Amino acid sequence: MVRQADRSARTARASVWLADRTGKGRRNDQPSGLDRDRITAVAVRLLDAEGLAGFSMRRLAAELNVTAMSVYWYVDTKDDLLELALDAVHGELEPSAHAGPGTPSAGQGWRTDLRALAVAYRALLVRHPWVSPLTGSFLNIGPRAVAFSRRLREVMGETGLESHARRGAISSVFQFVYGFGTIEGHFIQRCAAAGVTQDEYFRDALGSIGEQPELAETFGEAAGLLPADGGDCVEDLRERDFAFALDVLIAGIEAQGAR
Amino acid sequence: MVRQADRSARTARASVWLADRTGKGRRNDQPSGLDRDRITAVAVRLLDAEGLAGFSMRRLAAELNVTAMSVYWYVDTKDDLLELALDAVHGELEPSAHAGPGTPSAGQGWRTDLRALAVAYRALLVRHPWVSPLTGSFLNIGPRAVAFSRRLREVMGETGLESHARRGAISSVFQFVYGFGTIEGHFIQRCAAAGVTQDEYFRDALGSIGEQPELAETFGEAAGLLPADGGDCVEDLRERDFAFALDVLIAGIEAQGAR
DNA sequence: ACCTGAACACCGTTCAAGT
DNA sequence: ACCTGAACACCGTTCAAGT
Repeated sequence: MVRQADRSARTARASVWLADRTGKGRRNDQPSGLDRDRITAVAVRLLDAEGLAGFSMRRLAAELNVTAMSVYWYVDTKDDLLELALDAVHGELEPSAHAGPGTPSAGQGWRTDLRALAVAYRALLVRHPWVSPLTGSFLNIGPRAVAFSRRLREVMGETGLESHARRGAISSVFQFVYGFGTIEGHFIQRCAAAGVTQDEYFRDALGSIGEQPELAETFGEAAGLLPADGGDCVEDLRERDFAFALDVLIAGIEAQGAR
Repeated sequence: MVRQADRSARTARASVWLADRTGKGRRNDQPSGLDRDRITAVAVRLLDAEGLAGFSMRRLAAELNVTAMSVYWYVDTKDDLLELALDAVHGELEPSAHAGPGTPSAGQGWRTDLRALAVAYRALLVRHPWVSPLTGSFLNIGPRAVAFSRRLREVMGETGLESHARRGAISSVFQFVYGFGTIEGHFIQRCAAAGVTQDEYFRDALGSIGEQPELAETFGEAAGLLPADGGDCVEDLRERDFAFALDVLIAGIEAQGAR
């Protein structure tokens, strides 16, 4: 008996993408309506709604109106399914996913393109806060993630930097966006869970620790959120921080000899 | 009866640090030798050894030669304990923690100091890979984390940039280091778990996906690890990427008007 | 080929009870 | 004040069995 998701392909396999290349994406003609794509799509919806900690194979099965173990016909482990979900949302980074008609995705010079990619990746991390921990713990070599990194490499090719410098430049920009989007996405999630606005949450947290003076002094600055000059709301400040940081990065890349 | 870890202080409390400020750090005179500090220290050791996924209150209690529920006298929840562990390892960022005698930690200009802080933070993330997901999901306002961010702010003050620009500069550097250290720490962890060197793991992964040409072409570059010019090992390449990215960031900060 | 039910070895946490 | 044991409501996953 050959299981559709065959776990004997490699021992200690590093990723779903390195195994069972046969017949897993077939048409959905099962009585239950089960399917790798459908399972993945529902998993994404559940992850968005409940978060990574709230996601379980049993909850997922219930959502699919199926027994917990049915899912295991299509995926070997929970981790494999998470990898599938992780790559699936990277499809949102494809140019066609968000650009309107007549919006060229390239050809305006690397600065514009790089900004666009950074903005899109940040949005992905904020839309799906569970993406960040999974990116940190899987290899993330699914087809859609790979397509994104190829586009990124193409854009950076326009700087004229040699390959070594290009790798460093890519790293500086995208590790930054990853870090930024991670913290931002989680903060937003926390506020939503507590049922308050970001400003309320922030003010509340600041107020609570006001008794410890040195904490109050540093806390906001540490998270990059302290409204030092009043007026602005948390979102505005964060927007300015992000824009400024991108300016820093682009100026830095120029200083390394980009044309 | 007032529990030592009193959970009634606030509902939906955002952090351990915003509650039970009374008598929790007392001397260890319990028969079992239990203690918040000792619990935290053993938790850190267990997290280092088994990873975040392998850590459980029951495993921890066993390590402490105590029943699972004893720990709950000292901490409210597993999350609270994780916050304590998270802040504890931030103590390794203190100047005294790693600098030898006669090694001034400041006063050589912000470029040198900023590099030192980035290097130390990266090392922390690599030494304790569980720090990254926790930083992403907690507020991280413990005293040691706060002390670190104050030092960072002080160093950036030397650039002469106004406060808004300073915030963006801090963000660009430390979100980058966070992203970089996260991926690096996890990759190292994976290799160790598989019992192979980083180069072996990398070569194996590349070989496995060689059948899918476009994957093989992009994969390494995406993770920032592909040895494009032979010769170098994975560690060397990563070291160069990190150094280059820091150069980019510092040049970018200078371009924004830092003195 | 696909799906189920019972079972195993775990979790975090509550609660009443011991000393 | 501190610690325990039993219990509750969960997990991921295996395995033998159904159709």
